[in-house]
Amino acid sequence: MKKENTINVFEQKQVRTHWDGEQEKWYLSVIDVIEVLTGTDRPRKYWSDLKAKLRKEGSELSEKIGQLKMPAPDGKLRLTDVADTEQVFRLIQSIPSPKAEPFKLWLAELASERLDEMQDPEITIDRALEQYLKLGYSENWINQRVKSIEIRKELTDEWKKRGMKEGGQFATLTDIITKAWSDKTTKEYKILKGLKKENLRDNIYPVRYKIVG
DNA sequence: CTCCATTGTCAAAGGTAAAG
DNA sequence: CTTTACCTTTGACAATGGAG
Repeated sequence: MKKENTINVFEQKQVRTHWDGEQEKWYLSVIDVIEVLTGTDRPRKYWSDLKAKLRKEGSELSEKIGQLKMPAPDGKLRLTDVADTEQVFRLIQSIPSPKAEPFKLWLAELASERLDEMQDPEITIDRALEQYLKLGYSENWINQRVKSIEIRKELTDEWKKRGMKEGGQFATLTDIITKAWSDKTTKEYKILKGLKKENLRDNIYPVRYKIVG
């Protein structure tokens, strides 16, 4: 039974998380997520309303959310509504928030943070390039990407300034692109926007930067 | 959305009694 | 008398749902 409670930080706000070693899943305090996303000082009520709304709309999401003991402000363990990363992703879509996208980044980073290679930015970049190759990007394009490492560093530094852990950011971007960016695959997104594949990143990147910065 | 009352849960503290 | 085990109380908070 490997289980542990940890505190992670998104934009200087605490999000209580719980690592379930058996299921290899992260559970996040829904209350904390909502607080971060909406900025409300009454996340409990917001969550309550949202839950009711989801129920009304026939979503099974609210029922699937369980409760775990999380450390409360008084230092005691209390039952708190929690959701795994997948559920949180869906939850985010129900919350209108300018922070939704950066939060997805953060979440994806969290999900892969357990991997040791996250520590070294160079390795993460290498991995990302591998991913690009797998995705069929031309080597030429990848070479251009390598050249734009300064941009990456700039972005990383920006994140760092805002209290995010170094490393993982670029892998996070890869995660988003390869897995679950806006709930669409890269391909679908490309088709959706009518973009050439080579241009995809260049369209995403400035947006990310704008949101974060 | 805010404010408020209610309900249930929790951890710690206090009490009591049986066992060493 | 001291330790251990169990029970009750207490204060705080999470969650809920109604009212404005």
